[in-house]
Amino acid sequence: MPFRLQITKVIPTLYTMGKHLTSREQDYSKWYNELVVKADLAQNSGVRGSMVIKPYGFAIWESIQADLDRRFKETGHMNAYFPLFIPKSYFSKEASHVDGFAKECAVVTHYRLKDDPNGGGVVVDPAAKLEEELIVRPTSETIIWDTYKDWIQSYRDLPILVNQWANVVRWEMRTRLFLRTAEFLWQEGHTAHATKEEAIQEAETMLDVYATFVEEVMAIPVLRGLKTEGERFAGALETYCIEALMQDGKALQAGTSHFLGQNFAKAFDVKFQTKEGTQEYVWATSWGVSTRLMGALIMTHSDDNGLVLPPKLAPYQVVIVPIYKGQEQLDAISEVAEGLMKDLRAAGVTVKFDNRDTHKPGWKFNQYELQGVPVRIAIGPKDLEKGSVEVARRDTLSKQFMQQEEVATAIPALLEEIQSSLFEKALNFREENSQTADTWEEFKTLMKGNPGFVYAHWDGTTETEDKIKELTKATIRCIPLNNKQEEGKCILTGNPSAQRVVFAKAY
RNA sequence: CGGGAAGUGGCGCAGGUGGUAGCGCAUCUGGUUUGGGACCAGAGGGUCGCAGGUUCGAGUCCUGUCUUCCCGACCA
Repeated sequence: MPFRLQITKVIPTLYTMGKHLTSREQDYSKWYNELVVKADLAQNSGVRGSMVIKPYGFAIWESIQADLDRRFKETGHMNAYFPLFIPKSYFSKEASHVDGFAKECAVVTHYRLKDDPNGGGVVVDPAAKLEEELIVRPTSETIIWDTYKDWIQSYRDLPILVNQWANVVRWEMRTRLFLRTAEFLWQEGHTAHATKEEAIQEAETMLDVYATFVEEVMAIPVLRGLKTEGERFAGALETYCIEALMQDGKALQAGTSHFLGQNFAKAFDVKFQTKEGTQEYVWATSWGVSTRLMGALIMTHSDDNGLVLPPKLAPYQVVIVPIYKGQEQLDAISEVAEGLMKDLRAAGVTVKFDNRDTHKPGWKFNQYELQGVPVRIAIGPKDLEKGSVEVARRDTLSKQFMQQEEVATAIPALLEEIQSSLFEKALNFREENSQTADTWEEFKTLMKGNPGFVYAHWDGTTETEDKIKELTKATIRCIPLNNKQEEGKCILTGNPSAQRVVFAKAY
C-alpha cells in the first residue's frame, strides 16, 4: 500500500537551531565539527589527529561494514588479516609506492621502555633499538605481496581474492574527524590474477560494488570515473574512483579501486607457472573505503538541526517518545508502545523506546533530531483516547498523526520513502551544482568559490593539470566512465581535447 | 611542516599593571512538573594542558613542549 506522509506542520528552523549547533551558512567547517561531536559520533583524543569513535558513531560504521562485507563475500572474496607492522625493507621495493607514502609513515624504532633515571615516568630504553625499523602500515600492499609470493606457484593458485578490515596510519599534518585522521579504519581488498583482463575486470567490479553500496545504502549519488595520472594511487597503473559532492560544493572521494598491473608482482617477485609451463608475473588489484565514508554521510544529508541518517544505516530507525503525567499514564502508554515495537520489529524495523523519566519529551525530540533518527513516534494521553500516534520524519521535519493500527505497515513504507527521498535530494543538489566551463575566464571565476562539479576540456597532460591546480586550487576529480566524447579545446592551453573531465575543489 | 589563534570544573567562558580561582550550562539531593531543550531550593566538583624558570608569592611574566582550530604545502 502506498503511503505518503502529508506535511502538516514544518517546524521553523529558528525554533530548534542555534541553541547548540552553528549553522552551515555561518561556518560550514565549524558546523561539521560540532555536529560530529554533538551527535555523539566521535571526539578527539589526546593523541594528535587520532579520534575516539563513540558507540553511536561506531554503530553506523558497523552497519557500513556489515553491508559491504556481505557484498565482498557475494563477489567471491574472503577476509584475512595481515600484520600492522611492516619491515622497512619491504617498503623500498616498489619505487612509486615509496614516493607516495614515505612522507607520512610512523616508524617503530624501539621495543622497550624503562624507568626514567631522572624521575617519575618511563623513557625509551636506548639499548632496545630494533635492528630493522618497523613501519606502521599506511596500506598493506607490500606485506601482502611479500606473503602472496609464498601462496602462488601455479595458475591453479589464482585468483586470490582477499580482503582485510584493519586500521592504518598516515601521519597527516591537518586532520579532521572522520575526513582525515592519522589513524583510520578501512577495508583493503588485495587480489592476484593470472591475466591483465581479469585484474581489470576485478577493479571494475569492486568499483561497482562501492558505487552501488554508496548510492543504495548511504543514499549518496556518486560519479564513477578514472583518476588522471597525477591523482593516481602510488604504484597503480589505473585508479578507479567514486566521487561525491558535499553540500558546500566541495568534492569528496568516497572510494577507490586500483589496477596495479604487475608492479607489485615484479617488486616482490611473484610469478606463476602457466598451463603452457612458462613463468609469468601475477596481475594485481587493490581497493578500499574508509571511515571517511562517515564524513561523506554526514556532509551529504545533515542540516542545521543536526545529523540526518538514511534509514538503512541508522542505529535505530524509529524512536518512540512517551508524553505522560504520572506513572499510570506512562504504564498505559508503554503498553501501546510495546505493542507497536513488537509489530515494527516483526516488520524488520529497528526501534528504540525511550521511556527514561530523566529527560523531558522536548529534550528528547531535540536530541534525536541532533542524532538523525529517521522517524520519531510520540505517544501522549490524547493519543490514548484517539488510538493515534504522532509521527515525525527527520529529513523533512514534518509531522502527522496516524492511527496505531496503521503504524506497522505505514512505517516500513515511510522508511523506504525517506531512503529514496534522501538520495533524490542529494542527486538534485549535485545536478544543480554541476556545470560546464568553456573558457579559462569562466573557469577561473567559478573556482573562486566552491562551485561543485565543473565539466571542462583538458589537454590530458599532467603539466596542465598541475598548473590549473596551482592557479585555482581545483583538481580533476575524475574522467567519468563511459564519458561522452566531444571535441574541444583545453580551457588552459587551448590544445585539442577529446572529452570533458570533472573539476572541483576537493576534501 | 610554515603563518595565525587558543588551551582555566564535564561543556562554553571571565579572570587590566603577579597577592589563597569565578559565572552560565551540565551534574547531585528534595519538591513541583512532562504534547518541542521545565521551575524552585540546596549541594558537590578545578594541582588553571604539561615541564622548567623568574619571584617572598604565578591562571597572570619568561622558555620549552603537547593538543585543538583557521590559512597554506601533502593526502583516503
